[in-house]
Amino acid sequence: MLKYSKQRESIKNFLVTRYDHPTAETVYLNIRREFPNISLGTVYRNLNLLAEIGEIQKLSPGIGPDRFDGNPTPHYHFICRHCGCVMDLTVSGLDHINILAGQDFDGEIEGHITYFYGACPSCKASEKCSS
Amino acid sequence: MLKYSKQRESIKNFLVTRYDHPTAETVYLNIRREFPNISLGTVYRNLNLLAEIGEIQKLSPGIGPDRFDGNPTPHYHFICRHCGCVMDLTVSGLDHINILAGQDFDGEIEGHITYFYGACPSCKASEKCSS
DNA sequence: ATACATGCAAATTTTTTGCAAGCGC
DNA sequence: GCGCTTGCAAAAAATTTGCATGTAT
Repeated sequence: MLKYSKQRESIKNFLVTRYDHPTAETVYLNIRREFPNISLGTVYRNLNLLAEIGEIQKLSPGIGPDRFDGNPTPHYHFICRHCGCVMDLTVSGLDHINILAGQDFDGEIEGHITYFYGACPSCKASEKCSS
Repeated sequence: MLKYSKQRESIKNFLVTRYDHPTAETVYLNIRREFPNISLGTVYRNLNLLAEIGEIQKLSPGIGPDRFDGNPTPHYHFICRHCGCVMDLTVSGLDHINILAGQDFDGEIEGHITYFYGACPSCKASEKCSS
């Protein structure tokens, strides 16, 4: 059975306050302010555990390390190929994506993660300046 | 400028014959049959290069290492949470996904990768047996 | 001849794990 | 007290990089 841990609670609480999808390292650095002795291993263990029980989302954007999202609700993400930032993306009209996918698939689809790639607003802007 | 290399050609050719989205390690092991002295570093360099120029796709399913897809055409993937296998998934009606995403986003969307997660047919079958 | 590509090995980066001690229930 | 959790350190896994040499153009 799952037992309460203040470290895990703190990690969860930290994540829901952040909208930039921090890496495990960033979580570690921040939680350390409250728990100076917490270890990176514990952070990883709890992040993976929270993702498994569905309280957070683990993102693997392919650029840099994995990231974690305190919002477990299905939604979309944008990954900037230039600076590697990860942002939420509101895409209307895609809620039917699961239903569509299940139609001709013999397995069992539990969920999906969509990453959009490109240049984020600020990288797009600085490109213009340099050209 | 890009120069021809028989190693790179072989890697590309190998990838287009495989539909299981092999890892860099698997590519390495197979290319070694033709080029016994090829190094894993060269395989990684060429896989990344081919992905950058758009001849292949790099996939980061979040379970296990990155995988590579010899088919650069946009399409969907299914990742089995049980065995980690990666399969192509035909989902009709999702071609409008880029247009939708671009509508309220100030950056520049170049493409997207969607991963569906769940139990693959064979893992789904063996679950039934053990219960 | 020049510049890109390779092989090799070492280094980095990212993540996981073993274990003794601590803590929630 | 039992069993999950932690901190610490070491290890493992995955990927990148430096450099001398090789090769395409």
